[in-house]
Amino acid sequence: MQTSEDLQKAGLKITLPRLKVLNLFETSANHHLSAEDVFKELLASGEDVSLATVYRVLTQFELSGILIRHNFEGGKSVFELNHGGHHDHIVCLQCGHLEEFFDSAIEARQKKIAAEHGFTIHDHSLYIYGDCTKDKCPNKPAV
Amino acid sequence: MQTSEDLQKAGLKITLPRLKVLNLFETSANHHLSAEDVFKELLASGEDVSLATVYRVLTQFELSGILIRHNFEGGKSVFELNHGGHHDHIVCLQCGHLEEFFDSAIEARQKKIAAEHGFTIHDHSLYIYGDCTKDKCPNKPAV
DNA sequence: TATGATAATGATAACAGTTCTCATTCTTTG
DNA sequence: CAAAGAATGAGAACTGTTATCATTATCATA
Repeated sequence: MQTSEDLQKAGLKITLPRLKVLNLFETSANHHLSAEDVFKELLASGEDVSLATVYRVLTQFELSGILIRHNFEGGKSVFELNHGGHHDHIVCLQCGHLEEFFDSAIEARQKKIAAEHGFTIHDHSLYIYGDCTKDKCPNKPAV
Repeated sequence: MQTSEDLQKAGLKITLPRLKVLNLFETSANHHLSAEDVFKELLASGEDVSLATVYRVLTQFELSGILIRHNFEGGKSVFELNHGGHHDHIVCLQCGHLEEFFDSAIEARQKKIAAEHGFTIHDHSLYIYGDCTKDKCPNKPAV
């Protein structure tokens, strides 16, 4: 967990707020955090960082590839660490429970479709929405 | 195009604003419209409907299945007529050009994945983002 | 290690998209 | 055609996010 190296590689100066945010993503139980989540968790653990800085840092981290931004339904952006391995998400509409998956067949079809339409593929987002089985549905607050 | 029947089936009263919005979606060259698009196009064609009503009507139409709401990147919701046939979207990040596609292989894989994760699939959203080839890239305002 | 150029921060205002409030007006049913 | 209830318009309010700007911190260089 060489957090400060990550920052330097990204051309970002090493500052307390950035380290705090990065550390939060690396240690938090929830891997998917909104700006507000980050802000509140930092407040809760005694750190105090301005909300404006949280937004700035999240955007910078996204641009430098440290984080990935997701636009789930509901308007707000959600971020997660970019571990390099691309994956998509399946979300429970009842409890917000979220699982990740990767399917090479889908990935391949997407490339093919893009080509057929004369597009150079850049990125994609795939979210499956559903209901997870009752026993694994812990009724957590929705994402 | 029995618009008023659509409204009645949805349990909505037949009012001018609703008919105007529905008619706009059925006649507009652009099939994907944001609330602001709808508002502006109505103003431009002399109709005047309140922006609040546009939002209300769009939400009602979504709930009653007349329209489908999309959450593209960029924060704003975009709506299109629900013709029953599900499809996904491929969007040009340069010009906002948008094409629709349907791929049964992808659909099938999604069902399989949902089942593997113990989810009852409800819905999904797949957007492919890329650059369309120059000649078909008309540099329209981004979606 | 002190310095200064430059970048980052905090507080708050501003902004965009959307929803809410409430008094007025329209639909519809009888 | 009247009454009950729903829909509307205008604007306030709200949420998530970005911009502004004065202050403070970082870091390359001396």
